[in-house]
Amino acid sequence: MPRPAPRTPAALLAIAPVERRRLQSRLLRWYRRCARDLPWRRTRDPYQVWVSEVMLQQTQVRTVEPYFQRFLAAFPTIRRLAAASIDQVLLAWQGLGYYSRARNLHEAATIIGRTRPVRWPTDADAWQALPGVGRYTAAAIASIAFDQPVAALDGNIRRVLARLAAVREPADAPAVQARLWRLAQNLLDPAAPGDFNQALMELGARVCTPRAPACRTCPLRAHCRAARAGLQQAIPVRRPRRAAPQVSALAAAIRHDGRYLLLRRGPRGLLAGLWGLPMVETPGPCDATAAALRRAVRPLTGLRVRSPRALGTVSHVFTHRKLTLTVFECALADRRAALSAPAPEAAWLAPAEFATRPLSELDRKALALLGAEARHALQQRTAPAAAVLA
DNA sequence: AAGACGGGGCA
DNA sequence: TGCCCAGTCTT
Repeated sequence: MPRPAPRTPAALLAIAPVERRRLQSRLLRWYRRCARDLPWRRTRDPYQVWVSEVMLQQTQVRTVEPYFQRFLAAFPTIRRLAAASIDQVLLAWQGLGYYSRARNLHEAATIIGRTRPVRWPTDADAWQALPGVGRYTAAAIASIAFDQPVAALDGNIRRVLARLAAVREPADAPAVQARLWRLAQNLLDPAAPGDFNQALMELGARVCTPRAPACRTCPLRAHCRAARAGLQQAIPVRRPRRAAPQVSALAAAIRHDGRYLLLRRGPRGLLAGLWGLPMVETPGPCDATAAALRRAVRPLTGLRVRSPRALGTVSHVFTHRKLTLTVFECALADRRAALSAPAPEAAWLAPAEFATRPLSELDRKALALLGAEARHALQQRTAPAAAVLA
């Protein structure tokens, strides 16, 4: 039985120096003519580039723009960020998702900000040593802010390169990714690494889009194997992913003297570090009952409650689960009972004070069921500065 | 190698 | 609905 010959990891895309220069030149010319005017492209300040790159992780440009502006207004320098409390940072991040990004950004700010004057990392390896900075972000910052000749590979560039080389295997498989990183480095224009990386991303976002790529207007169409073969719609191939399971939970809005108990979630896991109602997962939607709520509250808070009343349910979709949350309002049974929450922090807040804490979208939906006053307070994006943090 | 980790935009 | 987005970290 003849064994299949071991496949040498041939270059993904053989490209002669002459053709590479043509590609670089066409791409950069297109980029300098057509690039969108984005706030973080008006500067090469490492702080702003860094903040933008972290915000842009798995998050679309349109979503990031207003957050970027507000974040820079609240924390104009790395020192101001380092000096801020985690709640101030999370408040500025609230609604953006992937909150570990905010915690890592804050932690890295305290690391870099320790030196005086601030000594910024310059090469990609030094950047990647910081929390929340992976291979992509390190390369993006080092190339954009410090002209380091290092290629970046993100979702956009992965799609562009997979089409350029007509990669027929799943592009998100680790082995294929490794080859795409090499291809990216091979194509990079070392004379303009920041613009080159951004140009590939811009091309992926504007022309080489996931569906219906605009090959007619693509500056790289002459170099694209997928377009030549008519495969641009079929590439990249993705591995199927598991559907998010449906889960149920219940939340307790425990009222006392017109205030409600909010807890800060623990340092790890879903929505870590954010504030919200005491909440617990239930086996099924039918288990979200008043009796179950009474049983659940004690281990959550150390309190005993009475007269639970269902206020309604809210639905929320996470990446990996679809949640149906039933919210109960209830009263404190023993007003002298001591709060012994396993949560690190707890606070009794009037609805008007809800906006003083960083909340997830899930908790904002849940708290909105408490009434018009709560809904009004939650419309404020952030609390008045004076109200934030005692 | 696979999963956890948010939220919004779009066909 | 399902897929995608300027990914990173943990197991």
